[in-house]
Amino acid sequence: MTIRKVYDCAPGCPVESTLQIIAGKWKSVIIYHLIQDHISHFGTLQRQIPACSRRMLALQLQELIADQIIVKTIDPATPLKTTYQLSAFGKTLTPVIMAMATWGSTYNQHQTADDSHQSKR
Amino acid sequence: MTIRKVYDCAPGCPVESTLQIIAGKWKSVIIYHLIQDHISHFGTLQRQIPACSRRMLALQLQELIADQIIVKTIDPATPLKTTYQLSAFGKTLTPVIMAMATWGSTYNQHQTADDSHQSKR
DNA sequence: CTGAATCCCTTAAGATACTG
DNA sequence: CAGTATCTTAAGGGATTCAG
Repeated sequence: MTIRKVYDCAPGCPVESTLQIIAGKWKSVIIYHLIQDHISHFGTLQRQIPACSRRMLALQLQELIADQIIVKTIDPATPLKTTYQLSAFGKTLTPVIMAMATWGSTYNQHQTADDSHQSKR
Repeated sequence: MTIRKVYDCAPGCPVESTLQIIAGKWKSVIIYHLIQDHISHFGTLQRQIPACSRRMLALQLQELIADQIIVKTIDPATPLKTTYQLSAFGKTLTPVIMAMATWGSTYNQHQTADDSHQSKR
């Protein structure tokens, strides 16, 4: 278990504080899916975020759990089944993630609308 | 100039689209400061984000300019003076960044309030 | 199915030195 | 002041294998 690296930033900067929590490569995406599904499983998340490897998904979940954003419940049935859901604290991130989601979807429309001069990507 | 790496994600996910733009290690912080100051300079940003090296700052600015978020203006005086400001498109990110900022500041208060059981960090 | 551990290559990013 | 170039080290992250 590696010690968490830190944005050793200007002490007060609130944006950096938020980044501290959600800056992981897939964290905000994971949170986004948990906001929508309320409860989910490892395999479900993997299917929803195919570009994130199993290893990465596990690591990101670990950190989110350590930060109290996500709660993990183990159902020791066979085959093993676990559930993930946002904690009450994690749910306070909803406005942040949803702001990202709304911006992203209008951005997507904008991109497909006038990709005439947006050759890249 | 390296080609930009891409979140080759599920095609539609809006959060991943947003990350595509603001996921750089310091990008959202830079945008945040530009939202507040409206116009700024290289050295000013460096002083505001001391944990970000000069090289990193330059790289992040490059990408933000390439993504049309930021506009750079060069004033060829001596000594050289450049200005950075958000583009109209960049300003559309304001809700996202400000959501992060507000979450971060309440998080900061929460942290300092009950750091009794939050020994780490 | 849900992970943790190892191996190993790729990328990120600090330090330093140099240009306009 | 505002960057760029190079070099080196540390961290990120995929593939595979093992465990509960």
